[in-house]
Amino acid sequence: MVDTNQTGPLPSRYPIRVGVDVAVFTIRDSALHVLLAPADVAWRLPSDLVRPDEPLDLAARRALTEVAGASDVWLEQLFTFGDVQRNPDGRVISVAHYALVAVDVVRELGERDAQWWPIAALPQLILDHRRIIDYALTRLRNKLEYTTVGFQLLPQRFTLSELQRVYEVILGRTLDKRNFRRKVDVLGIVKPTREQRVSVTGRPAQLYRFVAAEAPEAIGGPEPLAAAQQPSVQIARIGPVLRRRGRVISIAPVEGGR
Amino acid sequence: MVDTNQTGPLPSRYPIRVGVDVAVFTIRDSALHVLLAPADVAWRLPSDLVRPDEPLDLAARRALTEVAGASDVWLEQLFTFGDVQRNPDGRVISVAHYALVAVDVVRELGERDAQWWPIAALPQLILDHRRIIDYALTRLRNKLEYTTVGFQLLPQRFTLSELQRVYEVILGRTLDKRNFRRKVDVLGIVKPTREQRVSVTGRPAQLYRFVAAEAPEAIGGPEPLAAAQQPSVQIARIGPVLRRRGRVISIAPVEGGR
DNA sequence: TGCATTCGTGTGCGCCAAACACTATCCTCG
DNA sequence: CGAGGATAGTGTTTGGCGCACACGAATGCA
Repeated sequence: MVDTNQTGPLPSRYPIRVGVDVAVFTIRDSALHVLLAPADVAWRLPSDLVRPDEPLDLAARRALTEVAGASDVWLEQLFTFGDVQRNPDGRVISVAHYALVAVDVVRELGERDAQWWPIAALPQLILDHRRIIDYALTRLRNKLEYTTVGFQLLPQRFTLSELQRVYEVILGRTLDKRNFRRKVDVLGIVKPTREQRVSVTGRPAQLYRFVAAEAPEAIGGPEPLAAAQQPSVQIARIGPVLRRRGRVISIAPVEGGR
Repeated sequence: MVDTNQTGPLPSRYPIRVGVDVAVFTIRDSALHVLLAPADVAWRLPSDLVRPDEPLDLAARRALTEVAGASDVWLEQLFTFGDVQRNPDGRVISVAHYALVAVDVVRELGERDAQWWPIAALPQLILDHRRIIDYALTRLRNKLEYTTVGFQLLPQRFTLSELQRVYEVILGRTLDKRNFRRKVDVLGIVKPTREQRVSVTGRPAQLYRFVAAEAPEAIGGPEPLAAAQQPSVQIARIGPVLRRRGRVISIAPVEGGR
């Protein structure tokens, strides 16, 4: 066995390169969008090679920043794609990430011709980038149900209707307003501010801000490692109830009893 | 931006190496165990460098096979650890995997001195291997609740009590026998065989075999990509109910209505 | 001042998860 | 061969929670 951890001198040419791809999501006009850059005839995700002295997540942030100036971006590792043939130009494994940004955080699209594309109508993408987006989406949908990532898509101050729309857009279905508000209330994850949003039309809405509910407490969420690299916001749990269509039952009973 | 996907000729020396580490779990004596190999004063996970023409999951399987002969191993990518300093011997990123094997599938421990260690009492481990195991554990616990991975830890034929013990051992708490059996029954994921297990003591138990319940149907589980690389068994969903201690509520309502 | 638009609020019902205890079957040993 | 030990197998009740559902309030504008 070649011991990964105790290797001697570097092989003179180790022919596997390591890259990062980042699927950056935001919500514009009540629709989920991904950030893409042009690549010849098709489009591609922001990407880059990992530098020798650079952690993976920083490489991902760098790739993102090169395409769109943004700060305070929530970002998480997704999956590492390592098919031998995924890149016809040699062996490049890709540590894929996905990121969530509030529209108001994105300052500008740096690289010319970079664009937001609605996920409902994506253009042709190079390599396996479509697959990366698809996977990021299912991950995002799942994560939405047991964490508070959703808030990453909103500005600091937001209305409950805006929050609800985030959930509706990502989950792809409408939610009941009263049930939604009751849950948010019970969870205690938002606090009203003194401000109101004066909308163009209709009654003004109360503005809220996000407030972490539980202490991190090392429950060991699905991504404890990634979490350690993230802003603390991510840690608070909205609470997991994952069910699918039809009867779905877990073998394991719910903890905590009645 | 350096375009990962359209790079020119190889850099003559690209100094990042890519390895795999594998946390292999099994259940022995009603306790969860991990397979470890000796490494100087400490212990380590089965690991290896990824070969230039080798997919990541195959590298992981190879690392596993070198330590313990086994076939039909369920294996999934876990996370890619890329801290710059994680390996004092140079930049090696590790695509960590975890695997589940039934004890009867492990033929033998190939490398001398490789051993099963109970997760309750692990020895000193090198590098970040302890962290990998911890993360694999939380992933396993979560996955247990919305997939049928648990069956990977059992032989082809098993009793319901054995199945229940798998869940109890991994979740670290006891389950109610009747509730457990009712759920398994409702899910329709096991079928009784004509055989019984003659135990040393007590009433003989009916033997069952695992049966995928739902068609794959591309619901988009948490790991659709990994799933595509897996035996079909993994796909059937036991059904997700993730709850934690205390009141936990999801913002998103349950689909399918009442 | 009326009309359009968005905000904000409570109840009732049905389902599902959890709690809970006893009989059946086999083996062993005296 | 009978008693005891061990494990297998089996239903009912109850309470909490998720879902469905409709209308008055506040504002801007014509």
